[in-house]
Amino acid sequence: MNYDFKAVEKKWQDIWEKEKPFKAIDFHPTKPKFYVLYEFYNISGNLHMGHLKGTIPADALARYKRFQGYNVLFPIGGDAFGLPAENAAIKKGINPHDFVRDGMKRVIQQSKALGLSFDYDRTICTSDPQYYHWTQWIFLQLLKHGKAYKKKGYVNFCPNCETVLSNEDSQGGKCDRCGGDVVQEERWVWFLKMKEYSEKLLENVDRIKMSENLKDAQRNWIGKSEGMQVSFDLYNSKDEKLGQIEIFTTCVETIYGITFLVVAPEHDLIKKYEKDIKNIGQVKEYCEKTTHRSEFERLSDQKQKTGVRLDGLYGVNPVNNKKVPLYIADFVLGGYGTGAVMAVPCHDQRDFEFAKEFGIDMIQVIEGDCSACAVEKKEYLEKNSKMLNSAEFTGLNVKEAKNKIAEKIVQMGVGKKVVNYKMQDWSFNRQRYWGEPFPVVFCDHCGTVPLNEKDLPLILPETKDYLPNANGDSPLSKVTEWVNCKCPKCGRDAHRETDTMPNWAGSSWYWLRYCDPHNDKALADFEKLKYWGSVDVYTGGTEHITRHVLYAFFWQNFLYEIGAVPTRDPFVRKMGSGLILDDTGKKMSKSSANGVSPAEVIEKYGTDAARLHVHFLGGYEDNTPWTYDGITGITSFLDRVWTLQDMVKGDDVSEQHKIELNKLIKKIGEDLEDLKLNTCISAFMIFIKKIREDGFITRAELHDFLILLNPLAPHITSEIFERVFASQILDEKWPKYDERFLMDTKINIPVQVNGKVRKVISVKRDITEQELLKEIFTNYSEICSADETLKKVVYVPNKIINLIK
RNA sequence: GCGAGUGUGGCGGAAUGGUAGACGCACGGGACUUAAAAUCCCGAGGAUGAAAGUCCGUGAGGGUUCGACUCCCUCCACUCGCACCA
Repeated sequence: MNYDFKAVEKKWQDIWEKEKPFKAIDFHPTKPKFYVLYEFYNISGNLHMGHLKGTIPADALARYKRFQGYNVLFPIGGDAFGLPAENAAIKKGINPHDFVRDGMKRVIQQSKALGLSFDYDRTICTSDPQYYHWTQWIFLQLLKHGKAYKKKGYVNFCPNCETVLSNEDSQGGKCDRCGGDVVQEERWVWFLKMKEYSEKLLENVDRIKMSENLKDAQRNWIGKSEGMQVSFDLYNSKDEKLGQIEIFTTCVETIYGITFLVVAPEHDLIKKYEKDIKNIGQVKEYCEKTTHRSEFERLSDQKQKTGVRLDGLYGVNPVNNKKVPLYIADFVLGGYGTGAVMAVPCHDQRDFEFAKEFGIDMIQVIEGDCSACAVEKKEYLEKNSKMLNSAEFTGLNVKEAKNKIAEKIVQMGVGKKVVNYKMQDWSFNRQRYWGEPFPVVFCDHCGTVPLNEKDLPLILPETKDYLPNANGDSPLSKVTEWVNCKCPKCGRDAHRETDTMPNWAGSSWYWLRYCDPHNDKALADFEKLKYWGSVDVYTGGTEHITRHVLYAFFWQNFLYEIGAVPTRDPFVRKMGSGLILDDTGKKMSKSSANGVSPAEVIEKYGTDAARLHVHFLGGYEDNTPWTYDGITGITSFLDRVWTLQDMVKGDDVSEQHKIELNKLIKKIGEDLEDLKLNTCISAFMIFIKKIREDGFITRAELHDFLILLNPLAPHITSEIFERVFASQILDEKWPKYDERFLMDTKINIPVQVNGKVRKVISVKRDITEQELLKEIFTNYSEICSADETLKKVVYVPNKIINLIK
């Protein structure tokens, strides 16, 4: 009888729907917990093949862990607030509420069609009021604990999406959503004090189990750098001392080579000493121009340094009292360090280029050839070159001088050691409709007033107008009956914040909500959070590693510190999946024109075949180009699995298959732990080949085989199991292997001469070196005979023997 | 520029110091069939040879080792992340 995948898959999906065998049980009395998480769906389209890359391994792991006796939490939900959903809704001319409701329904239905064993009763959606109630609650806590503040400043702005963006959302100067150029605009921005958490985030990175390249990406983004902050006295042209200017440097050893100072165009010194700057008009014009340049323009003329001298101001180098001129230039970033640098043209390439452009002096203070370009720290530290022109430090090696100069600066009281981070505070508001409203009001008498917790959730009002107004204010500003309200503190007239939270808000805590998704008293019950603990394995793409995952670390740390959650670590292990590429080599996504739909593959070949094929194409972490090529190998494998039920002969594990079965149990268990589904599949194929050679399989062998294969191909295995054993496969336990039966009593040993294989001979297992040599000398004397003298013999028991002649 | 990774047959890919190319696709041959499809069996890195075999072979070159796709050094190519971060 042929395998009718459509009927069988439908049958089991209906059974799972009805009987809910994958429900996670809070506080299970006997089973230990295991929490498997897949990065929830972004509700902006249908599922595509790329989703199978992360979901199927997670599903296989969840099913495997259930067989092992764990109480598994494997939930799913929708990330539905934010630009992706809003833009998709606008494009289709649908109300975002309806778009998200339908989108959720669709992805859940598609998940079920993939046989994903989620606990669907825990499904959440970030744009549901019952959910964003607690996103707003977390914001209130951040505000109360001084971790959220509103400030006017220059921030990333996407003119196309008409909204402020975080640094994380404008990597490379491009808008994460539309790909357009990001410009700097002065705006009122809600910031979350993420920078304060840099060190704690680095600790999260150290603790999490994750591949090193992903950890490096995160560490790089946080960008810790140790250096010194040095204070320069600031004078005007009449030699009146105005104050100090602080600079940050990691190369304090070059301090005697300073010939000018540079501050960022945003630096507050410009406003503060406006009257002392003689060319203030020119300076203001430059500031105006540079802040509105897109990141792209700034980058495109990296070689061509621009800037303006601050006429009438100069700084004094504290180590030698030398007067140095001041410049503003946009190569200095306002948001990093102190927004001011000391410039040493001989030993910093940017300073070198700037000095050339503006005809500024250069003083070489470390050996090397500075005629064509700067001799930078990488080079001089590597060589440990000698110091020049540096007063009492001249002649010392640079490494020694670095420490001594630092000591001197500290002693003089003009500087200190500091640590800087590239990561900035998180800009947290968007001028868009589709997001969580901020639970705050502005009152002329009381200022910024948080809503009372009992008044949450603050519901996002309905509107038909999703576009910002002429001032660039959020569309909510037009919903006047919602904007105007009473101050919760004094009762006078007040108005609401009309910006909304970014799409990353809801995803920054969602794994916690799955522990207790229907709770209306807290984000989740503390005891339940304690029971389910950190996510044991978190699968999903790597594209969110410097955004979502860092935000997750940040919020979890904060919630831990206020006592809302029991642990600092949201995830024990994160496994970044590769991408499915379309036939142009690009990431397959809902937006790619030639994206293949899982529904299409399921229709033609079945769910089990789709699940196996995607993962037979390549490793979990690898990017794999999608192709139908080779899927017949998978379908014929499944057909062979189906025919196993006609080959059953005997009950217990047979002598012929004992080794193969034990090896298979070991291999599948190990590979599932690491989500190496491709090698699992080939192991199954090898096993089937052996069975077919021998022409039979025993009941015990089939029993174990079906359980092993079930995590990957749940439908066909459930059906065969029921037919052959008249019981349910989900009631079974994961088979155990016996170390003694992993190797045959007869084994093949390659015999090498001088490192080259000459012969593979069959001998008994655990043969000693003497016995093996005797065997070779007597039966394989053409390789080596007893009267030859051997320089050396290397024997690795049961593996290989190498004879050195 | 900085950081990380990858490079293996016609193709997707196995092998993390011990028989390189598992497993699969495509390909060739055979069986079954009136025929085709499906299915089943066999073959297959390259060179050479009738064959046994021998030599070469994991981007290039060098090194460590009895033994290297695997470890180390230099270089080349590609991919990813960050990027005027002081």
